[in-house]
Amino acid sequence: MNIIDILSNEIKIAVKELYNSDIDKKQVQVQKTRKEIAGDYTINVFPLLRISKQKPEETANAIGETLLNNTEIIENFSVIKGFLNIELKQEIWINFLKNNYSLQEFGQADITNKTLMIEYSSPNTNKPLHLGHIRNNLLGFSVAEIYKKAGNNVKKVNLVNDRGIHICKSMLAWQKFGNGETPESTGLKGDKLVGNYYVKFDQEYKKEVAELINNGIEKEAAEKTAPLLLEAQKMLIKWEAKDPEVYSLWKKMNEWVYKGFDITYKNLGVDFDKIYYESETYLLGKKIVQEGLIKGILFKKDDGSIWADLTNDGLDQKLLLRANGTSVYMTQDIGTAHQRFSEFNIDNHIYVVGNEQNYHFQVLKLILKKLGYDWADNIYHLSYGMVELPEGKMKSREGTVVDADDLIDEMINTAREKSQELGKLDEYSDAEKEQVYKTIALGALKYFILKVDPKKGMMFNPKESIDFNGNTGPFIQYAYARIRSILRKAKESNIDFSSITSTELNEKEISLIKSNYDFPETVLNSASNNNPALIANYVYNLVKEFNQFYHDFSILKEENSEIKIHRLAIANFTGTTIKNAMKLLGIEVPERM
RNA sequence: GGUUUGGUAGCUCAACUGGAUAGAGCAAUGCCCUUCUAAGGCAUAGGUUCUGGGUUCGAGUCCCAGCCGAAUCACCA
Repeated sequence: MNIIDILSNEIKIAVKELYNSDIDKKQVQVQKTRKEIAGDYTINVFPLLRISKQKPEETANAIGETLLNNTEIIENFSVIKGFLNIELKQEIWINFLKNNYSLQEFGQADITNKTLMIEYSSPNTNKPLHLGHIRNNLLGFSVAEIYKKAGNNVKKVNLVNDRGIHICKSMLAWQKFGNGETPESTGLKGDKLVGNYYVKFDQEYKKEVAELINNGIEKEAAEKTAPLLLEAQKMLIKWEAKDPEVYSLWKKMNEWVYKGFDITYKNLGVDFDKIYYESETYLLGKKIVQEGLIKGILFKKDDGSIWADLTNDGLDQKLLLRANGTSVYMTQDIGTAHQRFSEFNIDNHIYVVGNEQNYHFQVLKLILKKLGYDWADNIYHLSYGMVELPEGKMKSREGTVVDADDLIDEMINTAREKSQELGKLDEYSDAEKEQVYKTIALGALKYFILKVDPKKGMMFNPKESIDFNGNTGPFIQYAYARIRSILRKAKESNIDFSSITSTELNEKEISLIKSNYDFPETVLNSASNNNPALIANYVYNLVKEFNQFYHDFSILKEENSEIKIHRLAIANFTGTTIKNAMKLLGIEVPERM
């Protein structure tokens, strides 16, 4: 039981004792005391005034006195307006330090026996990954880590969009203009090569359209009848019929893309337990739709197409099967959701998908519910805001897309330059140095993305490179490296801090211990809010706290060995917490930097 | 036009889900390396939380109206 729970209980008892009234949890507001004010926890007594029928100050004082008499953990209290500030006995914090400072897994919650599936990434095979995908991947991976830390069993899945007209476009362009180019022959990453042909298609297609318009054809008609487009559509039909030639080309080009993606995924440090391909799932869901029709939940239009009527729920009608019997995106999602819930016995399913698809997921949930699936309530759309550039949205056609690989390379270059300038890694081999540069570069990038509340849109300015100072990944990594340096030196001088006694701690030491204490709760909070930014903010505050402590007090040069040992324990504890918190963001921490 | 969503310092973001004097970083101006790593610390300056109403002990947070931006409303995925 944590301290807030203990205090809440004690307050309930005190109120019962004082005013002979039972109160529920909502009326007990225990929060951490603001920094400028003395105390550890603050009780807001305003909600209790109706019961006490006294002034705020009187109520607060009465409760304070009662708590002080009833419990062993409180040292003192003070009252400011309607706020009762409670100061705990120091031994509470020292005991907490003793019991936890050498725990490697600090922050790990008890096992919940819940399994949840997280779908993220979900790329198209016709375009290389860009900054928007980076946000998706980092969020998905981080949320998965956070849920694990919160005690859940987590399955990470990726649904690759590997079929459709857009894929045929790149295939066709490669066939026509590619001259047999391969990733090997060009030295290009496979996803880049294929992406180039997708762009090539668009260029050639536009030329054709322009020519048709020149020849006096209406714009709309020209766009629909350009030979390249017709050819691509033919190709899709051939693909669906598993035409050997088209199919093997499709396989070959997809392989190139996957090899390219794998490199990017590896650099980003994300992975999956299972990868689904739309080419294998796009027919799912048809049966369910047919059943829904029979049950009268769905309806058929005159042309034979099948629809869900959601107008009573304030939404539109939604097509689920075309007149020719082929399925749409929604059909597939109904099918895959059903497949996953029955196949894996999962309790919850999180979809990490951009907020442009809010409507889609709203409809999906509603249709599943109408079809009678109870688990529809356990679907959660983790909707995140778009990454915008100063000029607005990224547009591939205008060449404003920030490529994932390029961005990572750039970050590594910056980290290398900066690091070489500082020259603190001289003891390392070149390979070790490169490893540190990469750790720092990705730390900066990941932290930059994850510190922002997922549901909000965010701004990225490519002209101003991502910072390495201030509220950044490297700032936190740096604090960790300093802690490691101290601990190495302590080891060299054979200072043993494996057992600590009790001693008087100063304010900064206490407040550092308190900051560490908040970590497990932050993990749970972050999980229930699906928000890695809470972890990022937490670890930033922890590090700021530590840096002040580091600046104000010497650890190894402290003469009183009792105090020195405590400070080492606190440093060790803080280092572990930093490491564990950063791991939840998918960020590594270096021994030196 | 309907729906959803956002608007906080010059810029990028916080604010423990309705609590005390709205906080950080960047940028600006100073100060601190013979002291455990200066990718650090300290200080100054920067605000009518888009506007106007309302709800209550108390509103950046909830409700209503308006202004501005974004997304979406496809037999695309």
